[in-house]
Amino acid sequence: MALGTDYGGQDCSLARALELVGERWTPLILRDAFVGVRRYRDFLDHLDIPRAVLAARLQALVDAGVLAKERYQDAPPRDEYVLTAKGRELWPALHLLGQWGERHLSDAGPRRVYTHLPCGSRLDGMGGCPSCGVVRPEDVEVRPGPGAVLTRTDAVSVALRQPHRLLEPLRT
Amino acid sequence: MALGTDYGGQDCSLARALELVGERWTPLILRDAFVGVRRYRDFLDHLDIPRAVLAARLQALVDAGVLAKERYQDAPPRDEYVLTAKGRELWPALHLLGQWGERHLSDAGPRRVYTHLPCGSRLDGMGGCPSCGVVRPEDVEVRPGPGAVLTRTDAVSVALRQPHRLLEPLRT
DNA sequence: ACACCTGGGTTCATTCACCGAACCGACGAC
DNA sequence: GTCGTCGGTTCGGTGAATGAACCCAGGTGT
Repeated sequence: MALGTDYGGQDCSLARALELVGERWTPLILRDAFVGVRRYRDFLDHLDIPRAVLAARLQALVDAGVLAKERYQDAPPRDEYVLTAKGRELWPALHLLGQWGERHLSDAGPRRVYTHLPCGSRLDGMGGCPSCGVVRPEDVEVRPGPGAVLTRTDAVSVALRQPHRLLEPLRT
Repeated sequence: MALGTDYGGQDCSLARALELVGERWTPLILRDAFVGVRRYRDFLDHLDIPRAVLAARLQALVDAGVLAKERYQDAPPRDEYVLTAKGRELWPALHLLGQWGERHLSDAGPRRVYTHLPCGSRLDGMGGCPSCGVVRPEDVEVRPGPGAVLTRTDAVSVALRQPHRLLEPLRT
């Protein structure tokens, strides 16, 4: 990443993290991975991202150990991209940024509602679960909220409108 | 973003937030704002960012209500950029991303140590303060940690090595 | 009075990442 | 054999980032 994507002179872990997950499209790829998207074609359909960019980002995330390629069928050979433990730890940061957007940039109410299933609390504040503290993504349920806009009609968007847990593989 | 412009087709608050604070340099500008940087020249010296990009980003953040321009002297007229309430709410998301970087991308220990002053807890986990829950940035102290690299010698970097509270104006 | 410095920008040519359409190869279905 | 699908790679065009130069207002030194 010679020029344009790194922050060479910065002695800062935030800068290091941004070199990995701060590039254009990367946070949305990770958001999709958290809500259950795993396959190249599904990312492509859901994000409207150039194919070359998607391939480059997925490869970079695999190289960094944030995603892992897992074989799910052998004939023909097909892999899917799943979050590693390291990748799953990005959930709080991504979620909080999204919640900031819900509070300040969404005029018609929240687009999605997150519920902490073990206790039933809504996760819409600035920290973790108000009653439990820390939250594991697999314990969180997503469903569309009152501010959701239903313009997209691709199969992935439609399937994601079903309430489901984070990290649960998408079934179309 | 090392980045184009927007994420038009995405019905997602994370995408909306990224259009504002996801562009290249913007998260680092905000990080600097949290640790006390307020002046154009100080951002410039500390970030090694092209002047035109800095001017554009500051203007965009002011337009979005994340920063506000405040007059601090009249002859000659000079303004500084300070975080608004809306901007200060970005602290948890930025901090968590930085902490993820500390855990996974910093081999020599944390570069900076964050302490929640009211209770004395270190803030290095994946959520808020382990004893108090939510954290206000003005209650947080930053100081260099064992992994800090002291290569930068500009006045801003040197001044920031002094332990200080977040949002406290930089004094050089 | 005049030159010079500083803070806060703007202008401009070059470079580089992103874009999107086309192409490619492996495999299965008809 | 032809078609369709999945997971890419290639490639020309475009727009954003870069960095050096320039600009301007308002002190400051002499």
